[in-house]
Amino acid sequence: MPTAEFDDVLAALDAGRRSRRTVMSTSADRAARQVREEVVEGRLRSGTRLPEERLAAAIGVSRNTLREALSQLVAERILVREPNRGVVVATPGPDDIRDLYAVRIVVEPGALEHGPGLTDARLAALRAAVDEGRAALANDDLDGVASANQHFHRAVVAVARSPRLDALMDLLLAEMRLVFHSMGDPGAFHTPYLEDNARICDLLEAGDRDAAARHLAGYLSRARDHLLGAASGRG
Amino acid sequence: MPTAEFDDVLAALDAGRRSRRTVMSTSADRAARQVREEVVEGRLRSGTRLPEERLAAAIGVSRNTLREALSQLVAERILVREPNRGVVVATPGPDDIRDLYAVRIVVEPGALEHGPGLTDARLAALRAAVDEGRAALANDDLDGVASANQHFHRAVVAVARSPRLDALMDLLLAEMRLVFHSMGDPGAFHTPYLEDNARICDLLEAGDRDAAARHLAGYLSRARDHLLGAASGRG
DNA sequence: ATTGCCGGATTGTTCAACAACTGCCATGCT
DNA sequence: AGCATGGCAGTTGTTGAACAATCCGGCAAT
Repeated sequence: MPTAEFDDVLAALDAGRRSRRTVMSTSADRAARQVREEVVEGRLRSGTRLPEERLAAAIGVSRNTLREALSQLVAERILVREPNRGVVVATPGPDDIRDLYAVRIVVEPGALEHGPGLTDARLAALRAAVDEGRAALANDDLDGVASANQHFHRAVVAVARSPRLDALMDLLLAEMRLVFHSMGDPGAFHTPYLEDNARICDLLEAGDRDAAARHLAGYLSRARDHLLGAASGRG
Repeated sequence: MPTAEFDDVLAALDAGRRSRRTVMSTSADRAARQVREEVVEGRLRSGTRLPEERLAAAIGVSRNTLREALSQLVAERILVREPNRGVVVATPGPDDIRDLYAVRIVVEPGALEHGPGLTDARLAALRAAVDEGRAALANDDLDGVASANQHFHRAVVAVARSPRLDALMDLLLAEMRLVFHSMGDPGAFHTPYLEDNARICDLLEAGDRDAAARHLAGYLSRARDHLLGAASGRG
């Protein structure tokens, strides 16, 4: 009896079952993911209404199931529910931008300064995000720059080694993408901050976490004002 | 034509309509609120399963509607969904405690240090929470002490003047209550920290925000270890 | 131009149903 | 006795249809 092999297979199957369960999850989650994707990718623009019946048919789930998905996205502030009128893609205003940056200015520098997970691997991830952004810029790939920027900030928060903060940051970044889309993001918005990211990397590699955190806080409030100016100009 | 007055009335009515809509909200939200209340008040204890049919009947709402409510609470991490087995009241473990405090250690001192809303009114609210806690302690009202402590930390985050951070803190505090209940909270847990809260108030009133933030961070990590010790002892 | 009203469309909510899955018990086999 | 098999009841995941309440647009009437 090759018990060892057999137990391995058993464990593998169990892992497969578990992951399939959490990956596939319920169809409500899948529907939520699909709609979220459409929104953050900008294919569903701010203010567009999402009629339940048609959307449910399009995704291929029941209206009840879709409602569960929509409720979740409303909780994430990606959609807004107007009672008796349905859900629409949120249109973040100046207050939202201020609030988003208020959270980021508390969370991101805090993670850099006090996070217990500033390992070599995570430093490398930060540096990689910077390189990714530079490479994208060299290719005139503005979407790539924006994407790399998100990777950078996600990596910043990862230093806190907190699943809850990671999840929070994902929500914030999704909302940020909505902000950019809702103001017809040229995508060029992020390029000036690439060098700030690089500087933060330098400071961290030099071991000066306080300075890195301060630089990040300052750069975030600069970016907020930059964004607010652009929003009032266009929005 | 008193247009100015009229417009004021108009705006007031509009605000009323908006608030009534969000206050009454849907019955799914009401159901979620009821279940959440039962959980954070400790009447539904960790690990108890919540069969959809009976619960729906008890609340007086359809099973579909209840499912929307439960999904929301699962997203808040107050309940856990076990696929095909239903939802149960979450039982936070040591990892959850560590994570909760990781978030708090980033958010709360950050709010004290950098929050733009440290007005006299908010300082008074902090001081009031301290007084409330002392009064409760004098009355041997341990629940009152715990409640006052929550008020204090909510007031701390309020300094950031960020609706999103306020909402986040509410979630964290709800989870904290679940932690305390799940380890048979004696309620006495909070009393040693009353004086820390008072000290933080003193420092803030003296204008030393940095020191206040540092003290809060230190006290939070002390509380975390205290709690982890108690949890491994009993849990 | 404002008001009042009606019809179409959509949401909020319920009910009933069914397949898939879980846990458990009893059956049967060794 | 001990163990696997299979069936059985109970729950969940999901669907479809229904209905009142509400909202929007237009149309008529004043």
